[in-house]
Amino acid sequence: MSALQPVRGTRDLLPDDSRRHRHVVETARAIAERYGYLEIAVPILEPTEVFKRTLGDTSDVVTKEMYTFTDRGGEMVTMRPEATAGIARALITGGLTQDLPFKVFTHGPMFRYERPQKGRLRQFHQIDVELLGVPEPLGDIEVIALGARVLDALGVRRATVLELNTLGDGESRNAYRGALVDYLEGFREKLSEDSRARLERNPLRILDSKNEGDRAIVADAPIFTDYLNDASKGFFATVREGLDALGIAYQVNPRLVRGLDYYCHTAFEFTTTELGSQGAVLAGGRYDGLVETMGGPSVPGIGWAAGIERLAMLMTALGSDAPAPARPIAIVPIGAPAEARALTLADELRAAGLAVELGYRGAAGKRMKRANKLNAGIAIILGEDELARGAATVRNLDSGEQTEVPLTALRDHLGR
RNA sequence: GUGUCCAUAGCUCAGUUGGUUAGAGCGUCCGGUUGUGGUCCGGAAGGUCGUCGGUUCGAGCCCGAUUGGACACCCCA
Repeated sequence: MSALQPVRGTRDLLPDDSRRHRHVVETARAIAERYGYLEIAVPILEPTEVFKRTLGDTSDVVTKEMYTFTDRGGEMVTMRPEATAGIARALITGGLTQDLPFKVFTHGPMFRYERPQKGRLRQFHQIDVELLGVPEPLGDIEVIALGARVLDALGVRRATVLELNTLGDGESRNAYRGALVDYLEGFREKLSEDSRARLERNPLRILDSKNEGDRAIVADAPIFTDYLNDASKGFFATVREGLDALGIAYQVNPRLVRGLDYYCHTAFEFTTTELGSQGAVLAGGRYDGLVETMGGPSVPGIGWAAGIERLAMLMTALGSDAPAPARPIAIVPIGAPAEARALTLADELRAAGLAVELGYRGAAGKRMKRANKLNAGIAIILGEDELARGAATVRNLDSGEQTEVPLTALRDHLGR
């Protein structure tokens, strides 16, 4: 217990946890495929530059949360803290910019060196959807709708609110940033320490500070909407109309900003109050400048990521669970000859697609206990008597009823 | 990185003002039932009290450090 502990902020996914994770992934993948997003996988390890260039030198993720090290060949590599940058890199290295749009679904572990707390781990898992090569707002609508449908399918959408905002295009954003900084500079001494630091690095983040003093100052700050140019306003209006048409409810939250530098236009977040302070369940936005920042051609993109642990927690909080595994059939041989036959019988039934448990040891009573504990629905009792008749006793473990069935008919009998 | 709380059997927890062989329930294993489970009954195994150091005649109980956990800040999925 003391000698070997898991690395801080990491967790074993034992069968019950794995089942829930798999359910989330499979549900998301199935829906994504209906929208034409095919599954891909990209490496967990990427050159550090991939994240540095794209997430921004000032973001917290890059400055203090990455697992970065020099490998044995002297290469600076990083364990991915998020999925988008790696996918953009794959798009460029694979020459896939010739075949747009690029619509993908992926999932897997992400790594961030943070202080663990509820809904936050150092190794956590995400499902992720990206749409590259579509500058039209229809792309934003599709991607958000896809996210909403995944939450619907998992039964958690009712516990979330879709918050929506626009960060405008680069021109709008720069204009607003300038106005905001000018305003906040006047209150520099009254801002919280954290926010004074943000003033230099990422002033937009001050907008959603939780500090009360900051909130009072921010209340009278310039509004983003006033600085949006017509193109940005039109883009946002189209996105909202699309969501309205699909009946996907949202709340415009002008203070919703993104932590990562590459976002523009649409920013959205499905949030919940069920998970303590880590309320973001599925979040994303548009990142038109990302691929170019990485040295590729100008390819617009939009996507989202959702935390699998958070989704699973939310499901649990709402009292729903992933489907239970299939109940196995237990084979209970009695005596050595029967045990030998049971081995081949198990093999035949498994080949026919049935889940079969063949105990490793013990008398009939022991094996029955074991069958019960495994939640078997049926026990096939194979004793010398039955064997002599070329049959087996099939016992329904719920009702206790049992009948003798010829071995040759067993498969069909169980397949009913 | 900051703050608060916490750390005793596989799990959930007791453990009195520091004082002889650290307890319970659940679970596990064995037996009652050598061809039949779920209930029930009997029994057993399993902790030296996260780790290291200190105070003391004596520490699971006090002090320090450290590791880990929980929650919040921060950040974010």
